[in-house]
Parts: sequence; C-alpha cells; structure tokens
Amino acid sequence: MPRISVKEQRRLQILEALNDCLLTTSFSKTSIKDIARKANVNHGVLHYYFKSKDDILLNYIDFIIEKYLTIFSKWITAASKKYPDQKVFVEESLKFINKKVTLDRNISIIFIEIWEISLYNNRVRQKLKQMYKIWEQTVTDEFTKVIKDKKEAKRLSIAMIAFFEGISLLSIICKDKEYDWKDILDNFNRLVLKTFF
Amino acid sequence: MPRISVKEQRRLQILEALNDCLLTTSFSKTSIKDIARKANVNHGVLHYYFKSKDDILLNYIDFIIEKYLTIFSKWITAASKKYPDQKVFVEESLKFINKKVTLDRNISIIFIEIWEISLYNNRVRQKLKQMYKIWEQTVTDEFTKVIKDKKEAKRLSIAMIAFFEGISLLSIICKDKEYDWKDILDNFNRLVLKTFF
Amino acid sequence: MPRISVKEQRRLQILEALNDCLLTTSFSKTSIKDIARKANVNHGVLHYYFKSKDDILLNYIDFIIEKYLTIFSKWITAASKKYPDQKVFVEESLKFINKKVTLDRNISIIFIEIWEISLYNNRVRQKLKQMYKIWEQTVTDEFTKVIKDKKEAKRLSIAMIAFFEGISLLSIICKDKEYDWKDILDNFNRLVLKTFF
Amino acid sequence: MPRISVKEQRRLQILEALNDCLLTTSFSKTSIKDIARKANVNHGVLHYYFKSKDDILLNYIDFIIEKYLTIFSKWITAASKKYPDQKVFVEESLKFINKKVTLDRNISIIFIEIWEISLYNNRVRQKLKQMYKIWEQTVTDEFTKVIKDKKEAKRLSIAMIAFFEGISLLSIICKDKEYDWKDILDNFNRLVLKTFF
DNA sequence: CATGAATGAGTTTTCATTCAT
DNA sequence: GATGAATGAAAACTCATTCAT
Repeated sequence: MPRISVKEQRRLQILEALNDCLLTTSFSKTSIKDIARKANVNHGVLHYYFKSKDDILLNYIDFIIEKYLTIFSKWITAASKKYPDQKVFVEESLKFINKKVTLDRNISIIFIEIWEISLYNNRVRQKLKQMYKIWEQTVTDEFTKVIKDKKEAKRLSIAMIAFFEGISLLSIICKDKEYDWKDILDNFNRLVLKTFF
Repeated sequence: MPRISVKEQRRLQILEALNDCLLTTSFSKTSIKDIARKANVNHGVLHYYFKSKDDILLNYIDFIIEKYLTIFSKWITAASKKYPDQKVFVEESLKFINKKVTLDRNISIIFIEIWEISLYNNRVRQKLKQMYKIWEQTVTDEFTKVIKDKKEAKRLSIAMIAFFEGISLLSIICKDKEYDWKDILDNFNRLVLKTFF
Repeated sequence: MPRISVKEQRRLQILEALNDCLLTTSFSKTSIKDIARKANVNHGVLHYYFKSKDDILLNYIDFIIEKYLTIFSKWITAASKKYPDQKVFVEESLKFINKKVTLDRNISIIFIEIWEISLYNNRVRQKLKQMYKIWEQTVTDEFTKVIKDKKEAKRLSIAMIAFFEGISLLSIICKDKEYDWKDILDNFNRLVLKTFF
Repeated sequence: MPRISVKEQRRLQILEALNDCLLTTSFSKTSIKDIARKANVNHGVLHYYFKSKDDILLNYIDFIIEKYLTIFSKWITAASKKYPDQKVFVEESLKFINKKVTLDRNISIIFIEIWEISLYNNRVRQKLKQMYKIWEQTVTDEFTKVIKDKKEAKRLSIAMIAFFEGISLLSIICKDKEYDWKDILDNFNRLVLKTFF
C-alpha cells in the first residue's frame, strides 16, 4: 500500500517537470509538450491528470509554496531544538535562509517567474499572498521574543522579507563579480544580531 | 517645426500603448493587435515603426528605464540645490522615491514584468543590470558623503535598493489593509536618518 | 499489418496533394491551406507531419525525383531483359522516355517549377543536380556499349538529356498545332538509331 | 528633345532594377520595395509608372524579350554582311549565341525564372511563345538555305533551340567542373557544320 | 490508462496598394 | 511628380485541447 498513489506520483512528476522547464523558459512559452517531454510522458496524459494548462500552473504554485514552507518550518522546528540559545538560533536561521533560499539561483528564478504570473492571475496572487503571510507571522513570532513592541516586530519582519526578496532578485539580474551578495547578507545578519542581542 | 518628428511621436505613442497593456496583461499575452488597439493605430503600423514584437520590447525597456532614470536624476539635481542641508536632502529624497517609485502601483507592476522578461532575455537583463548599476552608483555617491568607508557605502546602497525593490514587489502581491507599506518605509527612513545624522 | 505506416501514408498523401497544386499554381503561391484542402486534411496536420513549408518542399523534391528515377530504372531493368537486341532496346527506351517523361505534360510542368525553385534554393539544386548525374551516368553506360570513346559517350549523353529537357520545356510553352513534338522526337530517335547501329 | 521621355527612362530604370533582383530572388519573393530600392526610387513611384506588380512583370517580359531579340537580329544583320560565306556565317552565329546567350549565367537564370512564371500566367506564356516563334523562324530561314526540305529545316531549327535551352538550364543546375558545357556546345557546332557544309 | 493524430483559434509578420501632403 | 505613412488581407506557424483506438 503506497503512501502516495500512482496518480499522485504522476502528478508530482509532471509538476517537477514544469519546475525544470521554468528554469529556462517562461510559463507562457513553455508548451504542454515541453512539460510532457521533460516528464517523460505522453502529452495527452497531462490532460488526464490536470484539467488544463492553467490547472497545472495552479497545482504547481501550491506544490512549490508548500515545498518551501515545509523546508522552512521543518528547519525552524529542528533548529529551535538544536540551538536552545536564541541568538545562535537566529544566527543559524539567517544563514540557512540565505544559503538555501535567498541565494539559491533556481528558487530565485522560479519566484521571479511566479511574481510575474501573480500580476495577472488573481488566484496565483492569493496563494502567494498567503505564503508571505505565513512567512511573516513565523518571523514575527521569533522577533517578538526579543522585541516587546508587537507592531515593531511585525514591521521588522516584513522589512526583512522584503530585503531578502530584493536581494534574491538583484542577485539574478546583476550576476556580476562586482556584487558580493553573500557579503551583503552576512553584514546584514551581523547588524541584526548586534542590534537585538 | 516640431521638436519631435512625426516618426518619433508615433513610436512613443506605441511604446506608451504597450505600457498601458502591461498594466493588465503580460507581454507574452499582449498581442501586436492589442498594442495597436490601445495606440489607436492599425496593427500594420507597428511593423512599419518597429522591426518585430521583440524590437518593440527592447525599445520599450530603453524608454521605461530612461524615463525613470531621468525622473530620478532630475530630482537629485533639483533637490540638492533646493535642500542645501544634507540631512534634509536625504530625507526629502527618500520621501520622493517612496512616493513616486517604490509605492507607485504602475511602476511596480511594470518592473515586476520586466524582471521576469529579463530572466529569459539576456539583452533585457543587461539593460536592467545597467540601470541598477547607475542607481547604485548615484546612491553610493550620496552615502559616501556621510560614511567614510567606501565599501560600506556601496553595501548600504545596494541593500537599500534591494529593500525598496522588495517592498515594491510585496506591496503589489500583498495589497491588504493589514500591511501599511508607507508606514514601513517611513520607519525605515527614520532609522536611516537617525543612524547617519 | 500495413506495409506503409499511417504516418508515411499521410505524408505521401500530403506530397501528392502538393503535386496536384503545382499543376495549377507555383509553390510560392501555393499556401499550406491550399495543400491541406487538396489533401482533404486540416491545415494543422501539415505542421504535424512536416516541420515547415520548406520541409514539405524538400521532401516533395525527394519524392518526385525518386519516383521518376524509379520509373526509369525499373524500365531499364525490365527492358534489357525483354529486348535482348541492343538496337531494339535503345529504340524502345527512347520511345518510352518520350512518351512517359518528355511529353508528359504534368511531369514537364512539375520540373519547370522545380528548375526555378532550384535557382534560389541551394538544397533543391543539389538534389536536382544529383538526379541529372544519375540519369547521365545511366545513359552514358548504355552509350558506351556502342561508342568506344568514353568521353564522347558522356558528351552525347548530356546532349541528349539537354535536348529532351529543352523539348519538354518548349512543348509546354509552345503548345500549338504548329509544333508536332512527337514528330520531332521520333525524327531525333531515328537519327540516333541510324547513326549508332 | 530627348529621344526617350523622362517617363520612359524611369520605367526602364525600374525594369532594369527588377532584372537585377531576379538574379538573386524569385519574382514572387521580390517585393515592390526591393525593386524600388535597387532602382533608387521611392516605392510609391512604382505605382505611378505601373498599374501593379503584375503590370511591372508584363512590361519586364516585353523588355527582356525585345532586348534579346534585338541583340539577336542585330547580330544576324551585321554578321550576314560581315561573313558573306554561309558556312563561316553559321559558325560565327553559333559561337555568338553560345557565348552571349546559352552560356550567359544571368540570361539563363532570368529565363528559367520566366519559364516558370509562364507556367501559371497565360499572358506571359503567350509572349514567350511568340519569342520562340520568331527565333525559330529566323533559324529556319537560315537552315532552308542549305536544306531543301522545308519541314526538315523547321524540325532542325526547333531541335536546336530545344537543345540550346536545355544546355542553358543544365549549365545552371549542374554547375560543376565535371561538365564542360563549352566543350559540349563546340562539339555540337562542329557536327552541325560538318553535316550541312 | 496511454497514445498520437487531428482540430482550429490565434499569433506574428509581410506586403501590394492607396493616398494625403 | 515624389514621399512615406497607413491599410488590411493573407501567409506561415504554434499550440492547448479533444478524442478514437
């Protein structure tokens, strides 16, 4: 008795294929056949597992958001046990996010693509908004442990997310030896740690 | 004797039409005929003034970048005269950018679209990169007036741009009463002013 | 269990349709939809079986060349058995070519069209050149049986092909009771037979 | 008082431009603007001097046919005086035709193009037919000086024209060191001279 | 379930032709 | 007469979607 049904497995296979496609081509210019080819399945199959190309997109957005929220929440759970000292926990968390999310080229590309899709697709935008809300609340929760003012904690949380997304974006567009993104993030992290601990 | 030739006028008219289109539809899904309709011209005209759809795009990117770099540099020039006090100048500049750029919905939408296009279009990416470089240098120049360490000034300049772009992005995706973007930016500005002056 | 796959059958159907079209319209002015209409298929199908209009053309050229080289070589093989006497064999061969090729209106039209295409399409020209080379060699081989000088045999072979192609051309352009093309060819054949046998 | 009006001069200029174009591109793929560019005139002008693109073609056909018939008849007139000996006259005439017409690459290309156009354009075909008729009669007239049988003279005349056109065609398609077209023609000429003189 | 042939709407592009200036 | 902007029909091609086998 498999935990994931064959059907679910096929669906994941297709969503992963779309993910691969998006690393080189925009969703608009990715054809159903492109996805099928990457997934090693017949293109007709895609319409068996999904209603339409747009349905694949919506499922993909859920898939990708869940994937990264899961990574994030798993880390938080594990790290809060591993690092009982709050300062070390925050330090390690920032390092983790920077390395695994902000400066991960593939994730950055995928999210720039999703941001754009969300501009003209309300359902995608709602999903994305929900993701940022969860992210913000998680970060705010952590900040409230060291900042009394709840409003201030939220403000800082949002600002930090904005900053990370901005760096994620610029690191893709301005890929250049001149800009040392890791250095910039390390300095930021130091500033945060120095300020609050 | 017109300052701008008829030809140039028509080209601008078409680029403005594309700008309008991008506020509601992605470039990929905007057809030549859509642009023509918005510009109130026959679709054949677009191929008379531009080589191809891609040529329109490239010209549009130049047009939009120049437009905002011009707004920005004009402000700097005028403001540095108007506000001889460095602190006031910086304060007013931040206010101006926030209002006219970061929180301008249309600009934000346009740039999220351009970011995405740049992912898969090297020429667009180069243009964008060049724009960010100019922006960074202008900001760095201002920062060096109050920060001795040049490297630090550059780091801060980049961080600030990343932060503003992040806010610009989130303000579009998370448009919600819950998030008061102006408030977040005002707080940030206060922090900057307090830190350096 | 079909000898020819459905795919190959459809491709042939399309190439035959193009052949029909060329009898009334030039390739340039024959649209994909024209071919589809003649083939009784949807125009999208043509792009399913062939990469592009040019790909259809290239395949058509191969198809038509092979068709006539096959007719020709089959005849030679069969006739050389049927007519053991060399003179009779040549006589019958000339008759056959005249009737089935040189004075076949459809073939003449098709080839005049292909000649023109080859002017501005190098790949088509190479295919045509290859066909004439094979034809020339086959004829030269036959001539060498009655002419000792190999160079002379080749010269005559080429001259004969040129003559037949010229007649093929003129018979289309100067279709008129005044010109009895069969009579001209018969006289030519008699001359050839009288000269070498 | 010019012999040729300005209007006529412009028209010729345009027809010459089309001639240039046809050396590299088929008539179908030659645009009005291509012709105008080659003629160094505004494309709108072409519709002032000619009713339509097709009208340009028809005039061009007349122009090119007259041009070569003129060359041909001028030669005949001059040569028949210059070479009172009939054999020498024929010998020189054949040499002239071979060099100036049959093996002139540009003329060959132009005529292969015209042959094709004539396939699907009755008016062009009629003009071409008329040209071949005049050519045939001129040659027949010469042949009747040495051949008593009028029908035979005509047959030979047609055969010779067919042969020359065939060589003209093959020399373009099978341009190759392997085929020495001049040699083939020289041999043919020798044969003709030997046979009738 | 899987396959791949078929459909047809929609896209970019070309270009002969017209016409106001 | 000359110019070049504008028109609109038609072309090649793409592709999401359907469906018979």
